[in-house]
Amino acid sequence: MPELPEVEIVKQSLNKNISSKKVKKVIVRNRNLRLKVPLIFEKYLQNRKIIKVERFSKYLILYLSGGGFCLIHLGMSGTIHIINKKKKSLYTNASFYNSPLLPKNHNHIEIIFENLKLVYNDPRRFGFFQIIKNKTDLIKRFEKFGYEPFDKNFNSKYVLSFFKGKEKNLKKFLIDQSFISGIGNIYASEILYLCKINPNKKAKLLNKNECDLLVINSRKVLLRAIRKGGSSIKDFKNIDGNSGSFQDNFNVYFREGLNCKRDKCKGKIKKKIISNRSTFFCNSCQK
DNA sequence: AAGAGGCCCTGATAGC
DNA sequence: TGCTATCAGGGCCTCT
Repeated sequence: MPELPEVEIVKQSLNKNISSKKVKKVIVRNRNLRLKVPLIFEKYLQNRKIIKVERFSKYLILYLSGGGFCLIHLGMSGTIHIINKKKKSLYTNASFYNSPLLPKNHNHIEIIFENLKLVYNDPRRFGFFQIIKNKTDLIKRFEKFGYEPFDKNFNSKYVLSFFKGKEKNLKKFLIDQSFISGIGNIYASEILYLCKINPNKKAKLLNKNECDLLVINSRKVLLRAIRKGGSSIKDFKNIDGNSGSFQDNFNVYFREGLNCKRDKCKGKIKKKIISNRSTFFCNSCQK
């Protein structure tokens, strides 16, 4: 599910809800996530304050009082629900579920605060929680990651040198977190459509102009998605109870067999499995 | 070193 | 209706 824009929306929601709040209690109902939830997890969080919530790539970073961090990755199906105890009414935020209520199953972790609690739900259990004890370890955790799209170091010079001699196709690099951080399967297709570049094109064949396009359009697509509140294939809700709507702006994703949206293009949107993931592109204008 | 492919899981949907 | 097969937005691991 969640790529950079969706995780950004979740981050904003969490900051509104839990920053500066103190953790009263933690309940882990199932430790078997993508990574085993460490045994120290509950005790480590208890009585610490959430100073703020940041995001790097598709990771949420909870800054804890005392200098530690809690990383959260939502995997494919992870959702975070905030439940307000005082009002006794459940409401969700940052959820990809189509119900405003908490799902019945797969509520693996609860972080309980004074008047509300955070519930982590994840049917496929590809998400995970990690404790990072200090800033040095945090930096180390992300040292193998590529720049984020908005980083000024992510520019055509970087892209061109990274692609030198690379035989792999472009699509694969866009979802490769060691090249660029935060792009996933949906936005990779959307970005390449805006660039008018075929996802199957070998990376080494890109010229400087095309590298520029890649940089500009990566930023453009992700920024638009954030502004629209993320994409919801299921009914994504943000903190205000609004659904994200970027899926209505998809140019290629989920549009197999439909006409290309470009004015003078007579092409059709094709779906093809590229590097084991479905990839959507126009068979005419993406060269 | 780089690239291809498999695997971790459950649930929704398509096809028979 | 009820079965089975396929696919899903991520990332890590192994093998060649």
